Amino acid sequence: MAKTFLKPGEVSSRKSFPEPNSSRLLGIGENAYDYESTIAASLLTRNTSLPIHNYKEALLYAVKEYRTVVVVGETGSGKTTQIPIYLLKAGWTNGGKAIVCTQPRRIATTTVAARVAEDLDGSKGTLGQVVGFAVRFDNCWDSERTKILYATDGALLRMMLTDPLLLKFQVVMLDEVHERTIATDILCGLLKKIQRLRSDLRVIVSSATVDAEKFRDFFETNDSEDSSYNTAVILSVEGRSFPVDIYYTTYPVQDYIQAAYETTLEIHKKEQDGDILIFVPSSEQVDRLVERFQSNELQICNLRKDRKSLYCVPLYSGLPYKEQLAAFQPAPVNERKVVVSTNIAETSVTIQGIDFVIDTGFCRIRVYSPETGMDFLCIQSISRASADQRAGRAGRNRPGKCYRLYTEDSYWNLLVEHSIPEMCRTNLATAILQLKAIGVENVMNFPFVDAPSAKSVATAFEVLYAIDAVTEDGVLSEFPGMVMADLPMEPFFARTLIAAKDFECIREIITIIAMLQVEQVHGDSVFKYSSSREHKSFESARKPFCVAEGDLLTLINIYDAFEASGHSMRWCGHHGIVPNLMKKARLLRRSIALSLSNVMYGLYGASALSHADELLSQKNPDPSSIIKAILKGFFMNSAVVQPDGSYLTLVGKKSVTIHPSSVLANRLPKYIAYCESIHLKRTYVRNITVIEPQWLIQVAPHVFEKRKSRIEEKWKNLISE
DNA sequence: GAGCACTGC
Repeated sequence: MAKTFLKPGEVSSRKSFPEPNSSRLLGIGENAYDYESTIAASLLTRNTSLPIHNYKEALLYAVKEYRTVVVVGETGSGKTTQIPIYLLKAGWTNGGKAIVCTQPRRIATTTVAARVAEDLDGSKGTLGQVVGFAVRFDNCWDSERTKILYATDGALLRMMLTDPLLLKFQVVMLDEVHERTIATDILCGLLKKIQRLRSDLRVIVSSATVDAEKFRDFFETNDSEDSSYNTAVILSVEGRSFPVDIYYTTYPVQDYIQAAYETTLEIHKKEQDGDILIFVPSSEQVDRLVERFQSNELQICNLRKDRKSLYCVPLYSGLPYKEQLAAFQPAPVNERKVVVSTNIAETSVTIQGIDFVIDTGFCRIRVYSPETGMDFLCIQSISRASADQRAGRAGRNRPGKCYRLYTEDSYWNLLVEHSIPEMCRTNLATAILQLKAIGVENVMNFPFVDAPSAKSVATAFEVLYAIDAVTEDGVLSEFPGMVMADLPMEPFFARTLIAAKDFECIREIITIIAMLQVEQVHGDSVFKYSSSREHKSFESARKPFCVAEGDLLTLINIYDAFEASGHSMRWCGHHGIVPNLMKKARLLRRSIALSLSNVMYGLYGASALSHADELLSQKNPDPSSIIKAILKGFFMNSAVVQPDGSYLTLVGKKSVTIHPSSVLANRLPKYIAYCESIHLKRTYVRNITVIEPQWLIQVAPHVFEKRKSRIEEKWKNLISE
């Protein structure tokens, strides 16, 4: 197959394509801005200025003639909003079918849907009718009326549990495929399989230029030499970003924090107006650099004759929401804003007004080790694709500059072309459970875009077997396996939730899952104090709720106290608790209860609602019942204390340490179980509960009974040491 | 006394 690189507007076609218009017009960015609405221009102006308009005929032709169309182009082309509209107007939804367009993130899914609804009907009020969205626990669409559905990739995957051939849809568009999220990757494989059975289905994948051919070849089914039988084609659309000048260092830098600081001062001294965005790998380094700027503010404004000042704001996901907002506020007149950010600003959010990017060339990523079953967080060099994405952040409004704190030689020879896809660096238990539930019998034969290692697939099966999701032969069990796949949460929590029925503590387990979801972001808790930066305030705010059993029951206490206060804002304020997060937990509890009513009790509509309320009514179970239900999902994460205050996991014999934010950090109970572990300098465990060793044998005899005597012997030795 | 990148169901 020819591997020529196409210019914008070119299609590798068997027939001639309509010529695109040559004009290149400018307008508002395509990516929905997350923190406030920035729809400024009139819709008419915006739409006619989108580059994608020049390719409308070419696109419709390609979709008609080919089963798969790979649309390549930078952000800002308008493809996300316009392609579904073109297809709708061209009649692709006739016959009661719809178009679905996936996004990797919830916020983009809902905001894009709102914009397209407004585009079509002139009013956002129609969202949920012709145009709708589907994200977990929030469905805003109508299976009869909705013609364009925006969904998160994970939500579409979940729909395949009930509609494995996606018969509702005539066209499936996977957007941002180059991000290689695990859900998008799995959808690619599943769609390739569906295409064998449904010749009418059209697939559009939208990707960054660099890997378009990979996806075209992945979907191409023509084995013959005759390209007129090709089933997949690339359509290339230009973006609307501005040129960005790239600068490299002459020599490798020793200290990139120092280099970033100095480069910022140079820019401030010599360059015209425009804000600066600095990418560093970790939140810790963000804080360090911000502090450095803040303590030198006076000297910095003396750098310029006009004494223009410079102020610096941090940005990372763990930062309290209100503090994040400062990064998005436009800079005051005669001040220059410097945003120091982690990877969050690379794709997840867009900051307007950035003209200069400083790229350290590093990021922190999570890597799963199937050998140890542990997650590692390590700092790595970014990929060239990432570096280009970061640079592009400077060219959204006008031409910009990007300063790379590494040499050009490093860029070409040290950085890899693409980052490792999520599929190949995460625990696959959830993904494989889903594939099994959708009906993929032989996971090793699945058409992966990039296949994960056999070892990580094997480990995932072991994990699924341990929590009863699959049999010894790797076959999905009707119960609890299928039920776990149906529940919209990680399989370990699903297992716990199912067990909660037998232990009569559904209400409590739902509360724990909801609270953990809200607390998921590190450093972020329901308390307004950061557990790391304001540790003292954090601890004293949490103290009234703490119990000796550990973090999980402490979370129940916090939630129950919030309920008892009548969801009072004043109560939250008095206890240093963020009301919005508690509100979120409250909504999540109801959503989880509703899912459980649907999935486990087969209830829908009004009866599901009243059943959900019933599940959430007070039962006051024994604390040990709650912990046993937790153990049913997390017994693999049990550990015994060591003389030095660390712990040894009972399965796998790994050394772990209680994370300083845990209520058990200084108490060192003999036996614990934890919900989460992460390896930094040491392996930290979080969300911990105290357990009795005999409970392990009770909840997981298949793992602990056989080894009971041996393990007990070992424990005796460990404790007597 | 030491600390988690970013998503999603």
